[in-house]
Amino acid sequence: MAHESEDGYVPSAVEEKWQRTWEERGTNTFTREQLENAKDPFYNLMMFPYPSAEGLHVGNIYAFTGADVHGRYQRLLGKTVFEPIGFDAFGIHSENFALKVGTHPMDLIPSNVKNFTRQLRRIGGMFDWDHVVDTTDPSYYKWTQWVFLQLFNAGLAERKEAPVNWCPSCMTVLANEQVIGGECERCGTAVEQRRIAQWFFRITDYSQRLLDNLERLDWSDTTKKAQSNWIGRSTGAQLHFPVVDRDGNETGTSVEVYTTRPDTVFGATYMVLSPEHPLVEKVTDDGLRAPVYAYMDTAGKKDLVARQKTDKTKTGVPTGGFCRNPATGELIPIWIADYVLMEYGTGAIMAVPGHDTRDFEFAQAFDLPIVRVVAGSDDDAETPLEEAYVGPGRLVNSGQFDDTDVKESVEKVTAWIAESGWGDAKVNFRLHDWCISRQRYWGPPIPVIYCEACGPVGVPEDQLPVVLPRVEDFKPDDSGISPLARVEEWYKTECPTCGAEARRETDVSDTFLDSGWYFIRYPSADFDDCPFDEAITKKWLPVDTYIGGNEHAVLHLLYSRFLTMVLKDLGHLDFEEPYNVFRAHGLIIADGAKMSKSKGNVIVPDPIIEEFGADTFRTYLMFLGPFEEGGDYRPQGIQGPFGFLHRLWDTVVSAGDGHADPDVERKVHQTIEQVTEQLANLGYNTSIAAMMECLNTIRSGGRAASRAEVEPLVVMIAPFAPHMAEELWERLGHEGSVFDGGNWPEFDPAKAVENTVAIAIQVNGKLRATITAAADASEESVVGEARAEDNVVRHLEDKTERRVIYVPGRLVNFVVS
RNA sequence: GCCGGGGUGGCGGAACGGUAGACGCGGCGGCCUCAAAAGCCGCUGUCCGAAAGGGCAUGCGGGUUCGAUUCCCGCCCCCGGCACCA
Repeated sequence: MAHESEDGYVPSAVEEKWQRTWEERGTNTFTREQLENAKDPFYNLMMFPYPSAEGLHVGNIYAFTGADVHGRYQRLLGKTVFEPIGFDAFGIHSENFALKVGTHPMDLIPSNVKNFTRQLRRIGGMFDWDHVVDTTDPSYYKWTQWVFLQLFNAGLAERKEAPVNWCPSCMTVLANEQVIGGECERCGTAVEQRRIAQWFFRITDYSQRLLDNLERLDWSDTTKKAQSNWIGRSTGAQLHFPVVDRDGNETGTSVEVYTTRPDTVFGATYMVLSPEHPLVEKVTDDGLRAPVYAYMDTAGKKDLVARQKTDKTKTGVPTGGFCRNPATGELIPIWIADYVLMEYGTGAIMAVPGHDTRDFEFAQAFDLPIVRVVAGSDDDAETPLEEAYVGPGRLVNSGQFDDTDVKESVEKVTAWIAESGWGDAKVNFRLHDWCISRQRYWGPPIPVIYCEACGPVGVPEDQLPVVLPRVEDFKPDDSGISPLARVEEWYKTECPTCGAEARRETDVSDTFLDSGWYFIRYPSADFDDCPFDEAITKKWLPVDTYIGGNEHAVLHLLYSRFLTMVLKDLGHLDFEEPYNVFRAHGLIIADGAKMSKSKGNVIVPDPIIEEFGADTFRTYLMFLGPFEEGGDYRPQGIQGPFGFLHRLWDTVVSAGDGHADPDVERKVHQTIEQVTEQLANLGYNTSIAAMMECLNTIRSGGRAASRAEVEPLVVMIAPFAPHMAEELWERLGHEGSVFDGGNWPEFDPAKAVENTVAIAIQVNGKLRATITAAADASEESVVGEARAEDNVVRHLEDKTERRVIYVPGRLVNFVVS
């Protein structure tokens, strides 16, 4: 049931007409020449969707609409706006769904893409359908493989054995991002750890640069913060503690540790190695091998996840070995414990139980000595510690550093350590190298060939793409090996270097590699002889505004920054930051929770669009809350924007000639000022409110409007209700699209000034009256008038006036006592 | 525990340190109608008061200020992310 009013506004007809017209006229699409010669180019990017079988839900539409409004606004300002869209269609998600329904992904994806395309057209997005990118198309992933080869040839891709997340129920490897709180995102089974040889990108080589550049990016603060936390820079020192034998003689080996508190080194009373640490074997006393190996064995079976699940209860065993604390000269025992992670720092720590909560717990559990080396203001050096003390204070029991303030001590102690030659200052990052291998089927094959003689060889560029073969049995199994390894005729090949019999890499790459560079491909999507054209890339990149979900703050956004830096360093690009501006949109909340399939609160947009039209739906979504914060989706709420658009239509189609009324014109110009400013900052809800207010003024008292009054409103509503705006623009007698020619109304400050203003009159800050005064009235006359108000007189009686505060055009405040 | 973001009417939300609650939803009353829907008009934070007017109100407690939703200090609660990172 569609709402059609008698005023002639039939949303479905108007929308159908303009979607057809845009397509026929090529309003939103560009030819290669147009892209090359565009004036004032503006690249408006949004995160391309994964084309699920369910289609886009209201949350997705919300994100795309908000980004589309921004693009349309920029275009109305006169810019040439390129707004591409594509499909991120590879990955475990699609593959799992394909397995579930028993349809091959190669058959499934095209029909999903078709459905997404229909929805995205229906909602009225300003997409350039001539530059669509589909990551599963060999003409795209040919260049994804090319990107891999750039890193491979530059030594930034390396193959090494590493632990991966293994879901024993799904029998597959999972990406870190598919592990939620230690469990498989899909089935909730606890994830195990396995060691498999993987390809890694050396993103850690770029840690400092990725961090430093953040400062000059115009991104949402939350996103920048999340990213810098993820990179996790910390400063401290790396020290080596010599390993000693039974008699206290140095053995020539030492344990390297990283600490952020080198100043507490005098309090290091034992050492802890991660169970995986290479030195464990060496330092373990013969008599203790059995328990040590047993512990390594249990710890090895637990992954990071299971280790966390132990409620942080500390476990560990002594190795029987000892180090000398180079600061105190004392012998301290070496333990192994799984609270020390091989992945961070050196995989070993000096334990300072007095001043580290974890070490304190461990020392208590195993009765290890706890020494105080920092004293707070109320403590003395001998006060026994009941918990780790991490506050401010001065060093104690620390030799020549006694009484040094902790704040200064880090630097001083580090300098002393460096002089003494057993360590130095060191910066550490928590960022790890990016594992891009997936032992799955549905992804681009990693373009590497293994040859007995030549080792891993990159597939030569002229042999790309390495096409993913159609395999009917693509189910993963417990072997930890990709299903492609079952396809002998595919993986058997010749070494490109020596021609000997060789074997293809059978893993595919992470979907984040697909999405790591798609924005570079878009403008060059129609080039098949290169990943991106030099001139067009120079013209259009980097991206002007990127709008998307904050869930990608540390994944996609970090990876694509890294790849852009690499491509720049290799001479392929002349910029190193891909997105000048990034804004994270908020989330749509339904029934008190984020809209998601698992919560069962997903709202399907199609019937709503059917009933109210895309324009009303778009306007409602943008009105329900601040775009960057999201808001509650309430079905009733759509009535407001629905009525507003209908009234706007009525007003415009029945508007007469004639001049604008000065009072109305003032309101219109105030609205232009407000909306222009707010739209630039994605203030969509308040912009719409301002336009509603303006229309209320135009219509007040049932007066007839003139075209001069309503025309600015037609243009300003266009980003939200593009179809209706086009139709009204045409009916107002204009040729062509409202979006062409920079039709944004110009704000005239002279027309917006009020000649009278309401002045609040306060006594001691409390409102006692309101008066109307001429805008140019003098302070004297305003204060005089204020003083004459009955209610003010009453409150001034029997009081002594101390001061009068006068804020021109706003208020008068009498301060009395 | 750490890092973000928030607590404002019945609800979603507005407010350069300056009349708190714009705009909208819902509710109430009215017009139109045989009736309903749609549309239109008015009212709508709360308490006292016939009214004029006054008191109380932006999570809680302090502070700065002529004036605080806004700035500062100390708490409480909610949402999101990270989490044995040495």
